[in-house]
Amino acid sequence: MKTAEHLHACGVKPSYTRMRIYEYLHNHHDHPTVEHIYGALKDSLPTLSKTTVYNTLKLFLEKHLVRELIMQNQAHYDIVTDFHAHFQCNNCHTIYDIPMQREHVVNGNVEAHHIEDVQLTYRGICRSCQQTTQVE
Amino acid sequence: MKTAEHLHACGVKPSYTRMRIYEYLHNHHDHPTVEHIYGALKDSLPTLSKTTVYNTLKLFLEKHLVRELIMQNQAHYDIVTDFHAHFQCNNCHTIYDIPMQREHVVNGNVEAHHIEDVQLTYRGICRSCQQTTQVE
DNA sequence: ATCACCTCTGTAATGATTACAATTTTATAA
DNA sequence: TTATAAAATTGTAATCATTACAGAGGTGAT
Repeated sequence: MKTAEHLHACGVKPSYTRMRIYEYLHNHHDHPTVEHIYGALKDSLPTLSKTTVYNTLKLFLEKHLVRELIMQNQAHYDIVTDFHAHFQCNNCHTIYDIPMQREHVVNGNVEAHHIEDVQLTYRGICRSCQQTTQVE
Repeated sequence: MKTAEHLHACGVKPSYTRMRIYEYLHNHHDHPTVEHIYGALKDSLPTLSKTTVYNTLKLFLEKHLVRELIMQNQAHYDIVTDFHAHFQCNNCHTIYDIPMQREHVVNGNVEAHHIEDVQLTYRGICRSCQQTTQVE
């Protein structure tokens, strides 16, 4: 589906800026931060303001177009796809997607409450860093 | 076990300040923040500095005496007990402990990496707020 | 007593995020 | 088209949790 149509279908007016931000997220699944997105787009959108990136992501979040993932005091964003967990390496800070079914982590113990979001994150040393780096 | 002995056993020299902070955590399992701990102790420890609370919690964290739980850009602390998940209400911001076995959320998909910490958090509207509050 | 080391303190800096008011753009109506 | 209202975008300033840092205070060993 075209970006404009998809935004429209989710209740977001598809301005040029919003489409560019959405498309950046669509093409980059490495959990970018506001800084990443702003840095990547500011050359081709010279008037872009960081506040606009914040505002747009907040809007996308409300409309459930993106998912927010807060790791070490910084928000990372990902377009909404299947539920999955995340592993972040304490050494290289890469965030890996980890397959996980939502049903698997939502059980009777929590269903007394109304769940709007589930976040499962692991931290540690990733496979790659274990093999190539000495971490003391 | 006495606080002093326990800190010592974990490699932390049991100064008076450290014991008081540890005991506060031991007696308050409502996931306090630095602000909470500082606010609660400053009357009986008039020279206490907020930096000391930060430093002490960082030390406790390294020695695995406490667990850090970052929710909406603020760190919350809990003395280490059994593994469990957390639910935070978007309305009243209370954090509930949710029973959950660690083995249940650590499976083959993530074990390629070396895991140091696992965090499973739910957000939504808690049972109490659903019954007593209209949330639009 | 001296010295080194650890603990604690207070202020200043950092850095992500939000508030806000102004400006620009877009949509709507006359 | 022009006027006007509404929405989107912008830049600056404020906020707030956390960290850096340098100095003060305490403790223990020799």
